[in-house]
Amino acid sequence: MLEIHKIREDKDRVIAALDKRNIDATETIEAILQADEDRRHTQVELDNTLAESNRLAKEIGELFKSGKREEAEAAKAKTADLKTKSKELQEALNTASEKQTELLLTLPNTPHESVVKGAHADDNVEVKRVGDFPTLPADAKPHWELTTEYDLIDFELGVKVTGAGFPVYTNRGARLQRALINYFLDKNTAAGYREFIPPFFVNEESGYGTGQLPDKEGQMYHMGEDNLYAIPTAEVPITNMFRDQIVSADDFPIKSTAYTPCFRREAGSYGKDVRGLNRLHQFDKVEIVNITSPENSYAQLDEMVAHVANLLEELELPYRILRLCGGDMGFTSALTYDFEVWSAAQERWLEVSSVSNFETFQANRLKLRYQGEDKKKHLCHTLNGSALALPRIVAALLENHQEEDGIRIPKVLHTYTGFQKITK
RNA sequence: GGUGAGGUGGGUGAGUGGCUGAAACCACCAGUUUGCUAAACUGGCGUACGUGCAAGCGUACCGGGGGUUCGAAUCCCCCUCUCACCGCCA
Repeated sequence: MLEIHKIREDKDRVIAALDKRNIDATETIEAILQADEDRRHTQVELDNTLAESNRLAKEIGELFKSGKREEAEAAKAKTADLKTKSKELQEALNTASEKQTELLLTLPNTPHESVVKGAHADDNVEVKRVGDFPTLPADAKPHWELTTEYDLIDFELGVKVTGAGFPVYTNRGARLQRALINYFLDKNTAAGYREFIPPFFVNEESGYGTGQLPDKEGQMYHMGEDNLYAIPTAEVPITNMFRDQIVSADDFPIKSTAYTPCFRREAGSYGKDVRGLNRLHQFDKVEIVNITSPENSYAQLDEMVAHVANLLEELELPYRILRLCGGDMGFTSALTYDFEVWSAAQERWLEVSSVSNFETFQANRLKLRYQGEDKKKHLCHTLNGSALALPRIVAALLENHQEEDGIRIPKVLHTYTGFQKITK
């Protein structure tokens, strides 16, 4: 949620920033400012009325105590009006502030100045490309054939047990998952991230805290009986651990990492995009979350980007980094770098990580603050990224590293997998 | 699923209608004293919104919502969460 004072201070800047997302926010902003003015105006009136009531109540107490019953009774009569008035004003205040919040919730985050205006993925800016496209053997196959051929994943079995998009990893396929998870966690903790295993279901409040609600309501699995949501990413439980907290600036940057399965309904997806491991309802991901001060958040973002890049290089995968355009960025993000690995057999780029700075957008909802050197409370900046999401990494590993006699496992994984090559 | 107890400031915890935004202690911050450290002493120490150039002032908040009352942390109702015991169970 955007901070109201930023809109008050410079609405034109906000409107111009949101224009990068191809959103004309003029009307909404005006409505917000109107509600804000109503709210403040009403509060002044209400506060004055309540102050008067309080004064009278105190007076009546004194009068009773000193035995002046009649005067007390007379004063009592006066309070009736004030009471009705304050009740009305209270309602008006609630209406105005609810309206303001409701409108604020509809606005996405304002993009960072480096973000270009754009409508869709074509407008994203490629900022870096690393590694060469591999030359594959003549009979190279897409990963969904390799997984069957080498007995790594059984998609049909998953369909039987649950449904499409819920694969069963088998044998060395399962071992490879576990190897990647451990490798990622080890790298992240070595880089200073504290490891957590959070709950895989969250309550409604957490959904709002990180902005999945109300924006992505339909994309999460919801357990109506207990009103809990299956997490779409570890970002949700991890970031929400810090909800309603005033953290110490001395602890910055607060770096957390967690492996969790992620659950996404992916309503509306179809076709070749969802084939094999490209898009799943349940998948594994290791997430990194960073909480820091506004002054340092972009330096932290760069560090996170470098960290993720290093992982991909160690896995010997060609990748590129995109700075997302306004229209392709997530609702809550101010600046997002997407990492895509080249899937050689499919001959397409696959997104494997998304590293974002949310600035104060999440912290505002979360009420996540820190005490600055000025002794005042300020909203923190929150950032997160995948380090990394497994399925597409596996897809690219299998496809890019396929050789005549099997699939080569990158060296960094050998101690984790216990095998160096997946052969038939 | 059943029964019972309980949610007060960063922590412990007092507080059954006005003198309580809230005792006391701990923690924390500043200072005094002191070879250093420690101890002791003095003072400070919640959040949000509003208002003001500012000092400050006003209002709200004792799990959440509603009610009674001139006045509610305190009385009443509903909800919720936590804990304990029983049942069931990995």
